[in-house]
Amino acid sequence: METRELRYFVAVAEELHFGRAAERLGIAQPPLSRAIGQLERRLGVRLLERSSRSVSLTAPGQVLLDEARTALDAVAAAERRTRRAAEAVEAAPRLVLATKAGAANELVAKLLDRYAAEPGAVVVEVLLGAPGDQSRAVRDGRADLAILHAPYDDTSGLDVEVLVREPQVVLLPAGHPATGTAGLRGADLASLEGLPAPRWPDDAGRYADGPGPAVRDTAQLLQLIELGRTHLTAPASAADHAGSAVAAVPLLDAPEVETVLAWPAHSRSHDVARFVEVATAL
Amino acid sequence: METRELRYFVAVAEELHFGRAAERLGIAQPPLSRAIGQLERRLGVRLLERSSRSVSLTAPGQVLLDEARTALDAVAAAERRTRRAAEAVEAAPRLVLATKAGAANELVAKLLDRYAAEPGAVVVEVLLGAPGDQSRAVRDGRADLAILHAPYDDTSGLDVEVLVREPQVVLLPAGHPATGTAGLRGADLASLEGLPAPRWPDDAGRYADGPGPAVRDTAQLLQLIELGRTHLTAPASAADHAGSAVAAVPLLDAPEVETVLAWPAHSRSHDVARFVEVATAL
DNA sequence: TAAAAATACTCCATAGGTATTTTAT
DNA sequence: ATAAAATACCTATGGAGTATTTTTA
Repeated sequence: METRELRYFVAVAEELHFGRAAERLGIAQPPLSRAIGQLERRLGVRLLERSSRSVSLTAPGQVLLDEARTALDAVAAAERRTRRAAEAVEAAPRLVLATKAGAANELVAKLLDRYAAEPGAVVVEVLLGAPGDQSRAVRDGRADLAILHAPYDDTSGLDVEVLVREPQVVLLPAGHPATGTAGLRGADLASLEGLPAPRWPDDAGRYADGPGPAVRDTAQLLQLIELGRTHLTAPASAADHAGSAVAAVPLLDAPEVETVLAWPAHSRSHDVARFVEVATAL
Repeated sequence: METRELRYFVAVAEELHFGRAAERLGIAQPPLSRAIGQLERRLGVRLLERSSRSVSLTAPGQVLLDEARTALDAVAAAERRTRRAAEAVEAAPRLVLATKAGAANELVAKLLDRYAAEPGAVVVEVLLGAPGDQSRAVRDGRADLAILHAPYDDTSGLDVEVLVREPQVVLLPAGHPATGTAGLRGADLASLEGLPAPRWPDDAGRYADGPGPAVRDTAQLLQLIELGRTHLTAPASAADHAGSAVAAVPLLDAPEVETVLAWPAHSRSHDVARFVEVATAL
């Protein structure tokens, strides 16, 4: 299988529409239909069930969608890391750390400071991405390291080092009735009066339908909490950055959140190893 | 980058010779030269240093070799797992467990028995491969699970469950002078009189030069030990299967060997999960 | 009947082959 | 002097485009 075929298949499997997928790929619809048909014929497997009104994935198609995404990430990583290695020959080598705004800020700042103080430390570039994109960034080679939060982010296939473990709290507008209680349970969240959960964009930047407000970053979200429009489940330390208009209530039955440093499993970079070493000593 | 380009590059990087690489790929030399040149031009990176007498990898070329191998494994896995998923729709689903002959035999036998006794257990096919190939088999989709030995096998990027942990011993012909000692150290091994370490084949099935005997499997190796031709470092339990003509001496400064069950990090297979569950309960 | 996938056909980009030249040891 | 990679040139496979037909909700 060629990566072109995988890219085409992923586009169709995600759009579930040959026309839209072709547009996204920048080609016409007929060659896309042919390419998918050819892929199915060569594999000897029906990947998509199509009628003139709808396209849907078969079970093997779902498997290929998962596998193709990781394979394409691996190919993208190969290309990026090769380019980076070439730059490193001329320019000074550097590290890219993927994290999200507002997450474990002090911790990351301290980590960067400590690392910078090490002899032989290289420049660390911070890649601020949308929540959930950090894991992907490490997998497809955009970043060398990432700050992730288990169990929310997918750490499978990556090497990780746990930095901190903390209980979760629910952030609510100060004065909300639930503020008085000793703690909430997961089941209570759906019924918080007038505070539907926020909606985050998916990979394509689109929002699913629902009652909660659409948010794009943490600052926006905190403001919406202050305004009494939504609530947020977050690590306890997140409450430190919120103003006095936001109250934190312990979430009793939620697992603890682990803030972890993650990097590609097969990394042979000395700079990554040094950075992890510093993080471990924190 | 297309997988064809990656396959071509890996062939040249491994052979370090355009002619031989082309032969291995089943194409002529000139198109291969052009393909690599084109890849270098598109990446804007010099991957190989060539003269008319030798070809060698640049630093970025070494990076791409590593990355391309994992990417190609991921693509191969995508293809195999899709085909398997299609078969599973018609035929009964099955699991493939990769292990090596003679390694943790009783343990694996017990595990297979216990699993088979579970309600809903599927057929488990055992894939016996050359030592070191088990890890690869899980990565490229030939196997769903593998029995690996840390720190010898590469478990990075896989999910693992430790089955047993045991100290290492050195297997020697009974009656060898070192048999009398309380234990050996790693440094002693090189100087075991008349017992050079065995040589295993590499990925391509070729043997490196050296004094020790060339071996292909464990049975062969045990016989060579009995004959007083070589020695072997192995987990303590390996001594159980050797005859009385083989003696075991503790290896004092070696780390313990972990026999682990490994599977692809992102596995969503219910059957794999069930098998791991049984293994955990052992 | 209408939206969408499949087919028919045409074209051209490029992978691959053979013959030859260049290069470095 | 020679082994080996690069270049020149040719062929043909197959990927992509436009126009059209088929399908089914």
